[in-house]
Amino acid sequence: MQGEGLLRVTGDDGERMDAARNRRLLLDAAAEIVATCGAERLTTDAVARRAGVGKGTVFRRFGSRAGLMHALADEAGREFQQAFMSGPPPLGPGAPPLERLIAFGEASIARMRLDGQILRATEQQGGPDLEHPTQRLVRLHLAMLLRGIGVSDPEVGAYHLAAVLNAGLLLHLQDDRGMSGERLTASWAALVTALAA
Amino acid sequence: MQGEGLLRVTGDDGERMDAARNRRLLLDAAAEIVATCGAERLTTDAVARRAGVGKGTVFRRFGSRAGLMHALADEAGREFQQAFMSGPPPLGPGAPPLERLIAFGEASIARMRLDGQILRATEQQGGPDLEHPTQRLVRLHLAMLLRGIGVSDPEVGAYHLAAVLNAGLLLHLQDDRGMSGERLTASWAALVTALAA
DNA sequence: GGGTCAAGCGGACCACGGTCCGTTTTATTC
DNA sequence: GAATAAAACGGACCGTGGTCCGCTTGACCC
Repeated sequence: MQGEGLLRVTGDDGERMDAARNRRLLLDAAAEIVATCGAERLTTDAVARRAGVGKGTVFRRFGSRAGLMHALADEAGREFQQAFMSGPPPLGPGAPPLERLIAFGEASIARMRLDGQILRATEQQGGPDLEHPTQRLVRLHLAMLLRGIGVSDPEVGAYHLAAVLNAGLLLHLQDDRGMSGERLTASWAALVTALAA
Repeated sequence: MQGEGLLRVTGDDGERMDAARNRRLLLDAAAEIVATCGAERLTTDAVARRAGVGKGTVFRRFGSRAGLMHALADEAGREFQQAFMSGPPPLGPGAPPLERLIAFGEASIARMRLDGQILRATEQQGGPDLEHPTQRLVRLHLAMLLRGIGVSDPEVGAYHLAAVLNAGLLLHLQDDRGMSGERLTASWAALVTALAA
């Protein structure tokens, strides 16, 4: 039925079969390359070649190299996302806002070990996509917690905290400057605690 | 004299005459192009052509496009730098640390109007040069003020504050999200005031 | 002035991100 | 199954950042 005969809907979310297949092929190829050579060495040509598709397909599916990285990061971060939105406290709901903020920073910092490279790759070049859905979700969460501790402008505050937790900075401090995760976590805790007072 | 016959020193800072001349030509050409077309539209070819030198010279002098942008930003920011290091209070020395911190943020935000474009151009691509001399100087200053208000880890705190004041974020909030300078300034003031308490 | 040689120069060249457009696939309709 | 047209495909192509290397300049010494 559908009302109009011109509608072409097929895949789970309106994606044609070949399109969906190629998205998976590309994401898998990209993940392999990142695992093998590191995120910085990933080139769009290489991904396309490895996935066995044309280069144009990469850009059709993901818009840009950064878009591909974002998709990769979103897959890797889904678990984290669920943890802070509906997982157990103190990261998830149930704990007081300040504790959740501290836990959020701690988890973000710890997360860098695993997929910091990918996250950093999503940030650079053309400026971070501050309005990417995932980023917005993070800020929405932070803003809620900030509101919970009585900060006067939670929206801007969320941008501030997100900036403090950006992957480029965190990786730089840990890997290049040799700062321990504990030190960064402590500094973060001091920051948000001060905001709550 | 000089002790050794192999030393070739000429310009003010050990730069050969032609090299110094070309640096100026390139900086002037770059400034013109930024003023005409905007910082994003500046290409290394165009700068070289306009300056009447080869493209290789751009990279010999500045290392990369980002390096050229840094040099440009440093020229533009020299005034600001002197203002917070040795100018009149509350930005310069003489005022209490908290007031200086607030003034620093306010000045940084106001500065975006003028050379935010160039500053943003120095930040993107390959990740910000967090260890560029100018950045280090800013952080050194912030760390001193943070120490002055009793923050426990001023070094990391300075990285945090610098992240909050980065040009990409500030321009995004002002230009893309339509936030007023006053609002950003207020949020900054609340942040550093909280840290001081 | 003439010789010496590190420093500087220039532009051909390369790699990579991103675009374009003619061809192929796929879902749908009859 | 044949027809149809929207959607997707692929790879040649382009612009730009960055490198390389043979040639030139100019500071220093005599």
